[in-house]
This record gives sequence, C-alpha cells and structure tokens, in this order.
Amino acid sequence: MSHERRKPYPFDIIEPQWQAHWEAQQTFHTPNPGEPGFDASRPKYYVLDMFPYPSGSGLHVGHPEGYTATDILGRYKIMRGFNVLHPMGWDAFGLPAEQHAIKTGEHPAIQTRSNVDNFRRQLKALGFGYDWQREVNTTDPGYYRWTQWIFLQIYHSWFNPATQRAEPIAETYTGADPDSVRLAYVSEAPVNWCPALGTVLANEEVVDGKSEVGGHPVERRPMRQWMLRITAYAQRLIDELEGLDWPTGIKLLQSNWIGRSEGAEVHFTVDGSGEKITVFTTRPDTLYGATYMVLAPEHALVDAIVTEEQLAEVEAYREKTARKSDLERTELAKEKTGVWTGAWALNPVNGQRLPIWIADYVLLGYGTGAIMAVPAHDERDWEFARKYALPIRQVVSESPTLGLGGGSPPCEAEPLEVFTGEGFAIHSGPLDGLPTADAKAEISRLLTEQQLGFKTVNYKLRDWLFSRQRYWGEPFPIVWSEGKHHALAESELPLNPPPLDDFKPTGTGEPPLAKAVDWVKYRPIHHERGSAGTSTAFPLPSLGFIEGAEQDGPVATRETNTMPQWAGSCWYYLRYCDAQNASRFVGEHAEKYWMATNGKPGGVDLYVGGTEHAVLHLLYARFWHKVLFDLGQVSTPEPFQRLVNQGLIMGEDGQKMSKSRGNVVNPDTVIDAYGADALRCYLMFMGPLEASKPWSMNGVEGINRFLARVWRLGLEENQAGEWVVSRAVQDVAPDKAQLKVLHATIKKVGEDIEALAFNTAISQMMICVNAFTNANPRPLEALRVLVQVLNPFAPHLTEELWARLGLGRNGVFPLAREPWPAYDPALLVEDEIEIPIQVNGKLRDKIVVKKEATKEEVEAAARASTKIAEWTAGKEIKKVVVVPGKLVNIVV
RNA sequence: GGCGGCGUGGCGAAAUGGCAGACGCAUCAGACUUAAAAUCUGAAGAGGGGUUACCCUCGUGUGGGUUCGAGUCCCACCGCCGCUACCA
Repeated sequence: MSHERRKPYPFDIIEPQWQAHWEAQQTFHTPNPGEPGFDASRPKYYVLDMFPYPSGSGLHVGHPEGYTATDILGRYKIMRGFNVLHPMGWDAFGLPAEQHAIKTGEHPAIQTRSNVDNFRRQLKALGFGYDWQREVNTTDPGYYRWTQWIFLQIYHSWFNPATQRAEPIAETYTGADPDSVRLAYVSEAPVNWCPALGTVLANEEVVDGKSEVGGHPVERRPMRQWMLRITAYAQRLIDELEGLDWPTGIKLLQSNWIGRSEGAEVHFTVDGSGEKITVFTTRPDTLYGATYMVLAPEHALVDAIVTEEQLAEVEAYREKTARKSDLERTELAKEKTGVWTGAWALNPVNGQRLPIWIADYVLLGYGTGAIMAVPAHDERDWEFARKYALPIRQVVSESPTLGLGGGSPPCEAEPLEVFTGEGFAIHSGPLDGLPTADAKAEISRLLTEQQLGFKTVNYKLRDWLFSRQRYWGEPFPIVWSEGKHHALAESELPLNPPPLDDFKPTGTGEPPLAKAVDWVKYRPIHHERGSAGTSTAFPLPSLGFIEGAEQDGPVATRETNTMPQWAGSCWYYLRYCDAQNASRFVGEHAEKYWMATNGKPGGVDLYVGGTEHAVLHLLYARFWHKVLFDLGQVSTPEPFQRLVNQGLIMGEDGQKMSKSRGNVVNPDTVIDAYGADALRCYLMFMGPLEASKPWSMNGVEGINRFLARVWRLGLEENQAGEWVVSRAVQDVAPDKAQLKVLHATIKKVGEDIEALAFNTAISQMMICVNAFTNANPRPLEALRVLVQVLNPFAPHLTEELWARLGLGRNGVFPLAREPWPAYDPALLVEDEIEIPIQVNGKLRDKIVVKKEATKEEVEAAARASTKIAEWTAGKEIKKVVVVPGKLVNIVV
C-alpha cells in the first residue's frame, strides 16, 4: 500500500479530540462518598478488569477484549444512573523487568515506568472511560507500603481452630510458641530451585518441571522460606465458592486445586523400634489388604529406620531422586522405582509384618508422605508390587456373595487384576461382608476406639511459598536477630528496596538484596516506649532498647527475600476504592461503599479476565481477603461476586497468537487503519465474550463500514469535502415502523449489554441502521436514539455526532453522561402476526392472524389453508397443537 | 488417565424445546462512474423440479432415545480445544 487509504469517516481526527476532552473534563472521574459531586442516591456498580503486567511489547488485542466489555458495561451503567467504579492499574513487579535490569544494569523501575506509560497511552487511545485518578501501580511505594502492611497483619495473626477464622495472636493466642501458628511463617521445606533464574519458584510457577517463565529446569532443594498458611482456609475457600456467580468450570477448577478428600489416618509402628508411621488413605476399608508400606524418599523417618545392609542402596536412591527434576519424575512416571529400607512395619489391625520401601511415586507433600500399599485395589501399588514381586492380597470383592454366609473363602490366591472400585469387604476380619462405604465407617470407628487412627480430611492444597530471591519485588518488613524474625513497626513502612549497581542473582540462592550490605544492617529507627498495647506499634520489642545501638553497630539484619508478584494483585481491587489514601490501605467509608453488601453478597460486581488466573490469582486474592475480613478490615467475606472469563483471541490463522508464529495483532496498527471505535466494536462483534475466536482484519473493515454508515446517517460531504449535517436529517416524527425498530433496538441493546451479549447487541444496531439508511426525511429523533445506544460501544463517533447534530438537550454534558433512553413496550407489539403451520412437525404454510386471536380461531385459520388441506388430504387429523402466538402443528 | 468446554453455510456467528442460518465477512449480479474505488440495491445452505411468482427433498459431528415438535433435553460414540496429572 503505497498511498494512504481514504478514511470513510474522520476517526483519526475526532478520536484524539474526544479523548482529550474526557481527560480535561474528568468525565469518568467517580467521586467517593464525602467528595464533592458524590450522589448518594445512586446505586453503585464496581466493574473490574484484571490489571495487566506492563510488558515491553505493549498491549495485545486480547487485553482490550475484556477491557472493552467492561467499558461498555461501565458506560451503560453510568447512563442507567449508577455510580460506577471502573479503574485501571499496573501489576508492575515482575521477572521480565528484573531480567532487563540484570542485562543492562539499569534499574527495573526505569523500564517499568516507560512500559507503563506506553500501556497507558494505548489504553487511552482506545477511549476507555477509566477513572485515572484511581490508577494504581504495585511498584509505587505508596502502594507496596500497604502490601507490606497487609503482610504484617497476616504475620501477626493465627488461624483459631475454635472459631475457624484469623485472629490477632496478641489477642487470642494463649500457647507458648506464636511462631508455630502464624499465618506467615518460616519453613525449611524443600523448594523448587531454578538455577538459571537463581531463584526458587512456587509450585504453580513450575510447569512440566520447568520454570513457567523462560522454561528453565527446576530442581528440589531445601531452603529457608516464608510461607503463608493458606491451608488453614482450605475448607472455607471451597465452601464459600458456592454463593459466587462464577462459571461452574472455574469453581470446579478451584475446588479441584484445593483437592479435598475424605479418608483416615492410620498409625503403623515400625517393628523393633518405637517409631510410628502415619499414613493417609481414602480407602481405610482396605487396611487388611496392605502388603507393604512406602515412604517418600525425602521422608524424615527414613534415616531412623533404614538398616545397615540397605543403607547404601537407600542413600543412592535418595540422591538420585533429589537430582531428578520434576520433569524427569514426570517423564519416568511410567516405570515405578523404589528401594526396600530393610525395615518392617506392623499392621495395627492384624499385626502382619509389612516391608517398608521408599519410592518416588509417593510424594512428601501430599498427605503424610507415607502410604500403606494395597496392590489389589490401587493401580500404582499394583504396578509396583508386580515389579518387585510383593504380595497382593484381595480384600474387596465385586459381588456380595463371596464374603457373606460362610465367611471368607479359605483360598487367598492372588487376584488376576487390580480392582479399584467399591464392593464388599472380604478377608478383612470384622469388616467381612460390609459394603465399602460401611466398611470405611466401621474401620474408622474401630481405629478411633483403639487409638490407632482416625477419620480425617486431606487437602491437596499446600501452604503458599511466599518468598522469592529477586530484587524487583516488595521487601519483607522483617528483620532477623539471633536466628529469630521480628516484624518492623508500621511506622517504618514503606520499606523500600535498596539501590543496587548490579541486579544479578548471587547464584547461591541468597537474594540480590543481600548485596546491599549497608541496607541489610538494621538499627531500630525509633522507639515508642510505653505504646506496647498493640501488636504492631511497638518496634522490635524483643530487641529491647539498646542504648547507643546506633553507635555500636547493627543489632539485626534485614530479611533479603522479596514477595512474589502475586502479592500486589491480591488486594489492588481494594486500593482502587480509595487509591490516594495515605493513612490506610483503603478508607473505611470507601471500602464499605464500593464493596458494600446492600443486602446482597457484595464485593466487586463484575470481574472480567482471562482463564489463566482461574486458580492462582483468584485463590490467593480470596485468601488475603478472607484474612482481612476475619480481622475486621473489610466488610465482605468474598472479593469478587461475579466473574466472567473472556475467551482467547486467536491469530488470523486460527492458531494461538504468539511472536514466534508472527500472527500477533497490535492494537495500535488497527487503530491507525480503522480507528478505536472500530476496534472496540469488532472485538465485541466477533462472537460471544467467553468464546475463543479467530481474528479477522476483514471483519474489522466490516465494522468500520458499519460505523461509517452511522456517520453518514447524520452527515454528508459537501462540495468542499467537508462533513455537514445531512439534508435528509429533519426534525420530523418517525413513522410507526421506524418507531418499532428504534424501540426494539433500545430494548435489545440494553438487555444484551446486561447479559454481556455484545455481539447480538451490535447486530441489532446494524438492523436499525439498515432500516434508516434510505429514509428521507430521516427523523432526528431516530439519530438521537441510535447514537445513544451505540455510545458505550463507539464512544468517539457518537459523541461527535451528538455534538454536531446538536442532540444534547442542554449542550453541556457529554453524551456519556446522558441517561439511557427508555423504550415503549406498546410500540413493539404487532397487530397481526405470522404463524407457521406444520404438518407432522414440518413447515407447510404460514398464516397471518390477529395478535389476540384465540386458539380456536388460529386452528380454524390453519385448517382453512389450501396447502394444509393438500397435505392432510385423505388422512385423519389425530391432533392439533396450537401454541398461541407461535405456531400450529397438525399431526396426521 | 481425570475434569471442563466445544462441534451449525466458504468464514465469524444467531436461534426462552416451536419458521435453522438473524447480523456480518467473503462471493456474485445490478445501479452510479469514461473506468475503478467508495457507496447504494439485490442474490445466495446443499441438491432437485418448474416459464415466472413457486414447489419438493435433504440439512446443526455420528448413532439411538424422549416429544405433537430437538441445533437445543437424555444415552452412547467420534473429533477438536483447554486445564490437570503417580493426590494414596
């Protein structure tokens, strides 16, 4: 394309003008309660986007898909008289900025700032009606100060099992060791260490044994880490999903991730030593079928029980497993391996001796890290037993006959295949004959009675590994002294990361912050003697008041880990409610208003984002929210009442968009060629919001054509090539047919926006435009209505038409602040309707009847049809179905 | 393997159990034009019959079922996509 394509309407001129206008007028600023301009009589609507990580490559068309949907809804709700909170911000801590810093030596804040500026520019070019006064940035000290503050709330709290909620340790914890119950605690657990990134990763950041970012190999390694006790909330995180208006798939995903399973813990003793092995099983009814035991290779008990003869082999196996990455473990999953420890355990119910093995198919992190193996009724145990020639003992029968009457059959031949289903207990002493469910209950009762075990619930969910060995994250407000951690006082927040010359990882697992030697040395900066009444106001009480500490050198060292990127996104929706508040993470009034319950469940009214955050972000944010709720800091138990996932936008080739495929669409180029309104409308017209769908440049052009038709409905080009009000536009009343299509459009567009069915809303507006394209005169009133309902979709075009056609009633407010038009249902009803007539369910004729025609009249009219007479000639009419206003079906 | 989602023209799609394919893209034809683009008008699921208006048959992945009536509900199967994966 050598020369510029002529623009069908001047979007390139009007779009920037309106964007500047909205900014100058602060059209989309939403005042908080108590601020000037706040109208308490209006209901509130909080519509939220998942805020982006401002990457160097800028917006991708997937971003504005969801953002346009929320923008349309937000603009619509404003027109419907709501106080609308629709904010935007930046999830700006993250690995790419840090890696750029490592490469260039430039502080990550610099690149982050320019990326944010670029994202903001792109979003503004799309005409989104955000309240930019509420913009947040997780890397801003005024923001992460409160991230650190929330961490301190978590740190100072425990989960009280009696009340099933978080409470301040200082207030209700009566035990001796608060560090053992904190919701934020330090653990020495094995972690996913990624040598290439020089950091540990959360389980969630490891995909197929490789780092999610960069795809580097990950290995297991024990390190001291901060953990958040999310497992305490496992049950509530499942239960409280129920009242949420979320897609069922996402709810399922979350609840599967938490992974509740009911079963029992059973205590085995090690033969010849006092050691106890506790296992978790969902099939305690198969206890009599246990023929060996397996410990995870990393299990602490292994050292204590391994025999001298087996020591070398066990050590070798453990070493091999430790070296294996998760990837290798997964790849080798087909072939099970293991080593006998030389030790034996005793089955608590029958005293049978069971060899104790170690094998990497048993995971330290699930259950108790130890299992009783019942090869006859578990596929993994079956496979393992076959490989190592361990005994297999059937204790569940598919049919009830075997176990009943004469007791267990004498023969205990090994079964030919594994049976994992439910059935009836056999060879199981007191359980014989019982169906599986009853056998489970009975064995649990017996175990409890004899203190050999108990019924319990196990969760797949693990505590959240919350520290990272990175520079570009929130530093922990924690110092260490004599091996103990202490919280900083709130007055010392924000704790800023130190300046560094070199952002490279140390490679030892020690975080980059450790390089800031002076920063790491901590001296108490102020003492508030006598204010020890609250848990946080008193800086480092255990360090005491060391006179002259400043002269005598550091009394403590700072924590050098930083928080993961998830931290900032756990509460940003709260900050939006009161983004400028310098004295609280969110003002109480603002929080109560925007997250208000109003008798309903409350929280964010609509949250739109991609499925990639279905589990982690949403789970973490719910967890933090619940802690804050328990502590009385927020007023709702759940943050996001309604959740919608927008679908993926594929490349024009139907493949997922990616740089390597070269099919990525940049919103900037689309805006240049067709304008922001066309991009917005196209994104909404492609298909249902939640479906994934392929991009089509032709489709954008079609939408652009539609918008140009709307433009020409009001304006025409004069001899001089200027756009002037069309001569066809006159202030005349629309005729009946025109009124009908207008009111049908008001109704359908409104209903479709509420249902997020934007594609069909646009179809209806196209129908409306088609109906007026050749109208002459063209009633001004028709344009008023059309421009109003189209405004949330194509705000620039419609504002311009509104102004040029002089449609505003007071000439002051932008269209965006005009009320949504009302429709008259009376105009939608037809006097006469066309009704299809079917014979045996097949369409044979159509008749026109009066709207209010009775069933009998309709049937008579149908029978009177000559075509129907032909179809029914010589046949007996068995039945006639008349659905008033719908159809007639004659059965012969 | 498990869980979830989806299969409708050449393409994106629409359809409270009630006229399948609205709306748009691409296509074709006509109008305007010296010509093209743009614009406007119209045609069009597939197959067949008729001189026109028109008529018939088939048709929503496949096979069954429920129903007066199924794209829609139920069962089984096939295919694609996403997530998850030794979870005891």
